Amino acid sequence: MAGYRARLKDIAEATGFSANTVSLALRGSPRLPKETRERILEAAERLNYSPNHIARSLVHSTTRTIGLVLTDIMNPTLTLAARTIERELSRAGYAMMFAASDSSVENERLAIELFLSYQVDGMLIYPADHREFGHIEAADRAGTPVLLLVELPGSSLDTVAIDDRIGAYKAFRLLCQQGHRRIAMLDGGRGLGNFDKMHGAQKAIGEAGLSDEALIVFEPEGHAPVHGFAAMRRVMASEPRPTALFASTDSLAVGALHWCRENGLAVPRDFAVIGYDNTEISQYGALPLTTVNYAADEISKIGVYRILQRIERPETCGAPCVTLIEPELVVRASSGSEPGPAR
Amino acid sequence: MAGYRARLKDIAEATGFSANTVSLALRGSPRLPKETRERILEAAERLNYSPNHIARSLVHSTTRTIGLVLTDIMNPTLTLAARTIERELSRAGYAMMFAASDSSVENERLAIELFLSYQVDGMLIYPADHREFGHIEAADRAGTPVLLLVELPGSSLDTVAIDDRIGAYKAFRLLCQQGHRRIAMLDGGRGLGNFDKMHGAQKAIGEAGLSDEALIVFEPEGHAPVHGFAAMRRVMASEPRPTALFASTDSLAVGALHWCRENGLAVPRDFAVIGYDNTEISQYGALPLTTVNYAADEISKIGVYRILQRIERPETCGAPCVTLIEPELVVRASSGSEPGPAR
DNA sequence: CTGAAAGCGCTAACAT
DNA sequence: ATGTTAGCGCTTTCAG
Repeated sequence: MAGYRARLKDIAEATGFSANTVSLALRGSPRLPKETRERILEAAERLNYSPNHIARSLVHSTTRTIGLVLTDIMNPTLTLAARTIERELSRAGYAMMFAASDSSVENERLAIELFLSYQVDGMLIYPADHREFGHIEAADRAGTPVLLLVELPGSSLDTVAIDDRIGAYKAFRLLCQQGHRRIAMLDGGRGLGNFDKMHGAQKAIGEAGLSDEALIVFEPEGHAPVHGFAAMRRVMASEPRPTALFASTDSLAVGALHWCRENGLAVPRDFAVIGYDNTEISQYGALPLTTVNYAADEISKIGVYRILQRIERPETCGAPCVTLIEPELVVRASSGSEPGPAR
Repeated sequence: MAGYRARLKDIAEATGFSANTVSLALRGSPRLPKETRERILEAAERLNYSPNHIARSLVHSTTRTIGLVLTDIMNPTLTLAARTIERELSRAGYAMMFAASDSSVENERLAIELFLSYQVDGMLIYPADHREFGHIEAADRAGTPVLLLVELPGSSLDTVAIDDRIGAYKAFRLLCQQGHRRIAMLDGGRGLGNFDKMHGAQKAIGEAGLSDEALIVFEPEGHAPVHGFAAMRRVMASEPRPTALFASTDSLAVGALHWCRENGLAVPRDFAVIGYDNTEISQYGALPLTTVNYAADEISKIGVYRILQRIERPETCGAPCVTLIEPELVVRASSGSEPGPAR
């Protein structure tokens, strides 16, 4: 019993039909008489038959499998994205393979190669780096549809993403309206960093008639709360001292809030904090956090829909296109809620 | 260029060798002269060759793929488990397929069937239900090794899990030592519920010389903070009123803490709260949460090691065995830290 | 050192 | 209504 898997041939021998007939019967072909089909189904059941999808894939050269490459599933928004993507794919009859790049381009490259050799029908990618993406474009060009879940300026790939520029803009606009004149930004820097958020911040600052010095950027050493906590010391040591903070993730913001509490800094009276992502932690921390809603489920759904469209009905798809979802600001206690001048 | 994938045959034609020789060369066979190999590798590179793992799988009847079935990846401990499992598998040269059951046995059954038809070499499963697992055992018996990440009493399957009985025992022991005489337990009940935690609680209560009425169990309607919040109303309405709460997940505990804050209940002075899992939220909430450390990364590593062992060297594996990791209690502010009588 | 042939389990085209 | 044949891309004998 153990270890042996029934094949079509086994059912064929058990019933006296040919493997072909068995195949047709199992797929419910209408041109077989009811009785034949029933005898075959019964034998399949008895032999505990399970179709070999690998063999089928080889014939069809299509696997009904999609690869998902994330930077890090521990990031709560990516967790939600992974959940939604898996759910939508499964609903559509696709399996999902999963790999994490940990924001390393090299790992990303390996993951993509792995998926290609496994013949996935398409890939959804949260890119590891904002500048190096030739290998992603190459995969798409070679015939495996790729959809990005973060905008990559300069790439020619289909994209469904949150408009981070507008998200950061909304956060900074509120802070500026409240009279803040010196605002710190915590962002996981360099090429990995998200220039969109920076640009949104600059736009709001410009509109408020402030100079560039109103914005001061700090680079945390990671994206966990502990890194937000650590960065706050540097933030508060800078001159002139900022009166507000925009953190590029809720986790960083929560760490910053923690620092404020431990150091007797009253939020939002003495210091305002805005996060990004609207993850669960933003509601249940010591102080409800004002944050930008990252609609991970929405981009996931649209993204899955889009890539399946491209796989199953490529003729209906035109040139690659970029869809940006505008995020909403969720105002809670960690920032003032009044747009009027707070100081 | 687009859409065409080079095969061995293409390289063969390009170089004048046979497909067989090409195959040997690409796999670095030593019996080929250096020059032949180099010419073939160069052609492979030029044609942008990527091996077809599906075809190879069909020959080897092994896919180097492992299936992971989780109940819900949004559960932070399962997120960590998924991350660690993926990392360990990838290190060992395996790909991972992922599916979520949402604690539905029917979905679990479908996920397992999916994985079997995709010919995974093994499966790691967080079971959906504590009583219905015949379909899991069947898969294992039919030759696809299965490893459980939660103990299923009565099953005959390899298991690596946290000893929840001891975890709950440690939490209740602390509460009893602090003088609590009426303790509420929040657990996602019925068959899905975890009897181990209940038994651990009962053991501690017995050892403290208390009667069974010292423990009162409530069933939240989900496992998000909002459900913990909602359940607290019922907890505080019960007579006699409990002075402490053990929540079966940190999320529930955080929701309960939130309720305490909104209702002016001082924690831990008037009411003690202990969570379970030691997730990030337990450190960064309003009040640092006493909790039981769920070593998801540890069981994941051991689990991956074990199942690969069974796949690659079955002869070294004996009968199925159950490995239970003893969890530690992490004492923080939400409970008193003194073992002495607090009331 | 290299090639030819068979076959993994399945499906599709073509018989009968 | 059912069977036969060929072939998906690769690896594995077995010959030369």
